[in-house]
Amino acid sequence: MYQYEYPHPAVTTDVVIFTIRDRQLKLLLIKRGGEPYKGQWALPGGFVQLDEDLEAGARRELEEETGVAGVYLEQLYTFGAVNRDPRERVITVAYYALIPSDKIVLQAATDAEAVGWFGMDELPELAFDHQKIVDMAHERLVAKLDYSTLAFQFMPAEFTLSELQAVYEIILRQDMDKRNFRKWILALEQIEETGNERCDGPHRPAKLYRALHRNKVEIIK
Amino acid sequence: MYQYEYPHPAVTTDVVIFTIRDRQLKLLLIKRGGEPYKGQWALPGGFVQLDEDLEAGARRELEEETGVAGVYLEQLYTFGAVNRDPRERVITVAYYALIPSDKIVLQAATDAEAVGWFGMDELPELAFDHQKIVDMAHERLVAKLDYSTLAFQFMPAEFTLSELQAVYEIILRQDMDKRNFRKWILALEQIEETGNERCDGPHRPAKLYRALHRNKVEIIK
DNA sequence: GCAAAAGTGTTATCCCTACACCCATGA
DNA sequence: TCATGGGTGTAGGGATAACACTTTTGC
Repeated sequence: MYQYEYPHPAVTTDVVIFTIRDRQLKLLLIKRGGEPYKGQWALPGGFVQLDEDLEAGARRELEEETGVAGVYLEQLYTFGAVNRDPRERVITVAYYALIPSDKIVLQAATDAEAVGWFGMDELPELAFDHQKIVDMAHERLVAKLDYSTLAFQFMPAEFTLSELQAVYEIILRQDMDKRNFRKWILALEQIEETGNERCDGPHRPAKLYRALHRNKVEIIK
Repeated sequence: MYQYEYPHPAVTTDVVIFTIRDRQLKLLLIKRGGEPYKGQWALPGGFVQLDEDLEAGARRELEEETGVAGVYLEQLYTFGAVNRDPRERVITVAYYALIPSDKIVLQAATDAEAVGWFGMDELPELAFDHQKIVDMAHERLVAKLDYSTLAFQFMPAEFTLSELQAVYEIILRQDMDKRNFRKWILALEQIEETGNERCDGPHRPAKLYRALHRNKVEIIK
């Protein structure tokens, strides 16, 4: 038992984990094993340890569910409506994470819960206020494509310009002109040719590129 | 005494309260009356009540210190480093608020603490990690001027274009061309003439304008 | 040789920037 | 009448958007 002179809320971190697969923006959900909302899908998350920074907690959840470390993680917003959890006052600090498509492992569920990737268009009903959190994360993602190199975080170490363009098209839900896209993305001076090529099928091989600053999201004008 | 099965952190809200006075961007600080950091300047803030939404808590702090209600308030970021408070684990949800210049009241200090407005260039040393919070709030403010109508929140109900331009110049710390500014701000279609004029001194009277959507910050492109 | 994706330039349009003088008023 | 801030237009340059054909490969 832990005692305090004044009442304290519980604090959790929840993580919206995005990736791109099958030409769709997908996110990872877990099926709740206990009450409340038992059996419903929800964002991965858990209580903040008192000896653990907020981001460290979010990263721990992320790694437990996906098995990947070192990916992009950013604080989104803190949700603290009085009745968002029926048990007690729970304030959640929400994060979102981007996973490169080649790092997805079909993870054995950690806590005997089911785990699944869902397309943004086929989300099930979510527990708590998690739909609101997902909506805000999606908005942020779309907005940040415009003025940062965030999209690179979905890419593997080497990628083609067509693959990169596809990421933009999938997230923004609109086709782009190939020539203008290439001119624009190269003018940013944020990627360089690796010198390698990739042969995919019955067509000309594509040059491979890498991000100049793999672990940093740059603000672009 | 309040008892929990698991340890809970304390949660506070802190508010960075901006206004513009004397051609300077200023913010409100209070002098701490108790330990820790007794006698040092800090952001207004306090513990979250369990029956009060986060924003409501921030707004309560804001109103207690400034006496103004209904002003712009936005969540900034949540700071939760393990040792940011020497007493116990304290997570703070930081907000920032913008006060129109005509609403500032020289407030009698609520809790026998001193209260003061400080220019961004003459801030004293701040308690806790409050300097970091102020820096982030300032960055957000500068960034949002570019792509939203946030600056209108500093304006009284009626204002001249020169006054509005001054707000941009003060926050962005750069002079702007008068004709280009007027063309740009009018093209946004976010303000309209009130029909009134103001005579200030020995010169032509200035037309007064009002924001079309006083209580909403629009995203502009 | 054919299907399929990779790669590549030019032109028109719009937006942003730079820039200087007259106007209305109070003293 | 003079000092002070209010108010107004145009032209050039840079960025954006539209648009079609050739190249390389696997089968």
